[in-house]
Amino acid sequence: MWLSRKGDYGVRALIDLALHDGEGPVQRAGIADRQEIPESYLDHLMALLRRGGFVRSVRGPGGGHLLTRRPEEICLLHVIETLEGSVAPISCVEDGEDCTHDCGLCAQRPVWEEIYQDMRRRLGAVSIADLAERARAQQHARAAHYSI
Amino acid sequence: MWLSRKGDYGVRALIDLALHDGEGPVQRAGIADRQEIPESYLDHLMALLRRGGFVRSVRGPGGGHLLTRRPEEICLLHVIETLEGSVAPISCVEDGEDCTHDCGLCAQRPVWEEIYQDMRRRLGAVSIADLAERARAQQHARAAHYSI
DNA sequence: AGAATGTTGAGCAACTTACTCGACAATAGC
DNA sequence: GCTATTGTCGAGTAAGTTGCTCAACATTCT
Repeated sequence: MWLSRKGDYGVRALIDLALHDGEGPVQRAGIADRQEIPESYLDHLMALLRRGGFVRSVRGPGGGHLLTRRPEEICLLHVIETLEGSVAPISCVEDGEDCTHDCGLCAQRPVWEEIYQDMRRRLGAVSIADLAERARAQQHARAAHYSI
Repeated sequence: MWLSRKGDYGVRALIDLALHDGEGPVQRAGIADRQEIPESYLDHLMALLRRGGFVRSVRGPGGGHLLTRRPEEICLLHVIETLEGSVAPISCVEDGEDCTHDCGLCAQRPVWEEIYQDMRRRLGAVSIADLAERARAQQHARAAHYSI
């Protein structure tokens, strides 16, 4: 279980913003509440996301957070790398770097490299819009369930 | 970088045993030396591998460690799961379990599930024999390099 | 009996995670 | 200009994890 709270919560926050896209700034308390994220912890994640260029913020009355790009343009790979750092299983598979020093890991390297490329491909093929769509469908299913 | 020393070192130890398959018990000091693993730490990893059923040990003069199965029969997925525990990115993708409680992670779950299945497929397709072969080729390449 | 091997529990230092707290900054409205 | 309403951020904390080490012990062969 290596996806940390950081990664999970950060993506949830962006999904929440995507669900409210076009509605003006979304307050941090609202995000925290809906996504079940401790507010003070969320603050630090929002700082990462802001520095990563995914969100921008407005302080003061009527303030909150907004996406800087359309949800379709925000790829999950970049988000996860911003929040978690590299998802490479081992460091020597990053940037297809040619490692010049032999070590005991070399025999395993091709396996981890393929796994890393698979992950990048999968994460790169998903946008925050896709996830927001799924979250929306999930909400509708939940609502339908309660109204029967 | 989520493959820990445990995973890496444990696989190296098995590769070392595969390289010496058929030569009688391999001593812990030899494995530690060749694979650049601290001996006392290796002891704990060998305990995991023994409990996982991959190796058996002989104490006393002439003692050491041996594989319990042919290298071809030892699949990397099982080894890694023994050493690292599950490699699932998130717990709710394990055993294809149907999660009944909605949470903020659900929207992301299909992505992580595919990634997990990719990993299992890749790791399951590789045996310790494959890795030993690669390690052997690496050794030959190294020897050839020095003899020019 | 002694040397040569492996085994294991406990402990340690350093590091990481998942937060919290409180002070501060920016902004709108009156 | 003051107040309320928002966000920001550095420092700190508790708990947990990682990567080991140490020492005592157990087994086995000569």
